[in-house]
Amino acid sequence: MMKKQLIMEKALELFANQGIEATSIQQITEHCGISKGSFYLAFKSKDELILALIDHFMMQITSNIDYTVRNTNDDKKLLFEFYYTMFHTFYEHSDFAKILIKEQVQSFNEELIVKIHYYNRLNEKIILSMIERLYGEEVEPIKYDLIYNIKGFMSTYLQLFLFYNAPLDFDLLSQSLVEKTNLLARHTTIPFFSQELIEMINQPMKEEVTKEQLIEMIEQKIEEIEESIEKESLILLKQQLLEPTLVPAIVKGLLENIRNHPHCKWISYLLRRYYEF
Amino acid sequence: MMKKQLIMEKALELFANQGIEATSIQQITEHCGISKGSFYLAFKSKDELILALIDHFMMQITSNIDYTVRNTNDDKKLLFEFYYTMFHTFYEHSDFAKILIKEQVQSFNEELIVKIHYYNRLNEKIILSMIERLYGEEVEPIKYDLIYNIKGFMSTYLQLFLFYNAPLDFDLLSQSLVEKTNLLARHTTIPFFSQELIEMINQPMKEEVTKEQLIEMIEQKIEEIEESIEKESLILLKQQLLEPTLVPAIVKGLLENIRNHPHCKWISYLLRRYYEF
DNA sequence: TTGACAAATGACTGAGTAGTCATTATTATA
DNA sequence: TATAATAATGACTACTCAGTCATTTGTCAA
Repeated sequence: MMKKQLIMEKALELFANQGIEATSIQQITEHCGISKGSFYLAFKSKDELILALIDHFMMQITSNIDYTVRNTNDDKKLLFEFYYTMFHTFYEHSDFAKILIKEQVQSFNEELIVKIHYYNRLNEKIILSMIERLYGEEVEPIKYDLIYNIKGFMSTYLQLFLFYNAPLDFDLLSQSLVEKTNLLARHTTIPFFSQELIEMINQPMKEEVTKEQLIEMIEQKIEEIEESIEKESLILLKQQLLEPTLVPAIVKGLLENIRNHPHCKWISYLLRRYYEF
Repeated sequence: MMKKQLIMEKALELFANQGIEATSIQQITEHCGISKGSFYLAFKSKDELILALIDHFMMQITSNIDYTVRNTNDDKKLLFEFYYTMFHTFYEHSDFAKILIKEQVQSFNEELIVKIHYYNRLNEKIILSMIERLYGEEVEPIKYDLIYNIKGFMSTYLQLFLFYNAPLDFDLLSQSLVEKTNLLARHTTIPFFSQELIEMINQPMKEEVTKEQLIEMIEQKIEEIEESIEKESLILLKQQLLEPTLVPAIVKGLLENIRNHPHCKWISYLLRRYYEF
């Protein structure tokens, strides 16, 4: 569906510049060169468009960062790669990042809040796994403090380059944050977050996706995209889910094939989690 | 003017719960039990109300924090007192803090952005003076990084207790942040902020207030408040500005008198800066 | 060329908005 | 008590918005 993508693209530009609330459907359709009726053929409502945008970009961003963390073998480089990928990915999707920060705490839509929380939790999980891998048992009492400090660094510096559009040196920034993170991880002795507090904050996580849901999602994607290596890979991965016959190396290779297709990033992320690669 | 205060109070509640954009004048007047016309007798527009709210609370919060920093003599306690006062003050004004965070990056009103930036700059100055006092020359190359890290800690943990309304232990939290801040101040070696970058980000600061402006503001306040120690103190402070006759100790005492009057916090802050106490 | 189906249109509806102003109520003064 | 001055009211205007639907336009097979 070309129309949906066009609308999402053009709407994103307007949302980033004026805010979601301040952008009317009229403006969006004019900016697209289509009629109002056409818009409502593609999306049931303005809310549905917003949710689609959140999903589309958060899937890409989350899976990008997750991929980096899972596939950086050198522990010495891990933190740097994490920060660098994070900043780089958000920079690539600046318009989206802007609306994400702007509307993050805005509460006009319950479903939107739930969705953003969901992705927040996923990102916290990724950060936690990184912390545990890097620092192991020694940071156990302060690991939640660390998560929040890392997220704090992220949002502070993200705001900086999103709203001042200063041409920042991501390499230096990431180096600097690696140093700070290591300092906090190795020398913090006063934890603030208790297990209790964390449980209070985190509502129960949305249930994991099932194999059946994965298959359904893959089928949908197969119909969406044209003939290509990616499509073939998806078909093989679907068969593998229905009846495991391939060795892990092949499965991992297939995942690698679809990893960079913009429509497959999410599937690729879910499958990596499913197979625990 | 009683009416203005009533409207500001009730509007704040609605703004904090629903967001500014989503709250109509109708709702505000109903919540106050007054008519729509009455609202427009007190404020020229919705924007004017918003700006009044920002000023009223930011003046209190900024001057509170500034007072703490200036009047904590024991350097060992300074950072703790800073964090503690900051969290405590924002907690006292939770509703305002919520709308501040929500609308901070929202750009629907140029004047509002300018105002928030102005107070941001003031707070940065306070933090900078604290850093310079505590760590001196040794942190010169990383002092701007420190400012941003401290601000990052503030906003991260502020969001936490504002939006999860968890009953947080401010004492423990402040202790924990003191440790983190000291770690970063004493061991960071890779600065990210260059002088250049800072200059790019900071538009020229609004000019300092003049003596004449101060006198005018004091006169206004004198008319606003009823007979009291505070009023007498204001009258004496005004005379002191017109013709200095009192010794510093007395001036400082007079400032102390008005410090905790909700309407005088800002005057008190400006006078402290003027006399460099 | 025709006819059947699908895609696209934009005038229209109804709800809600900020801000106005002629009228009414209240208070202060003589 | 009578009169002037001030404060408060809410119906009203002019506008914007999300969402609908009868109508038109485009497409493709027979």
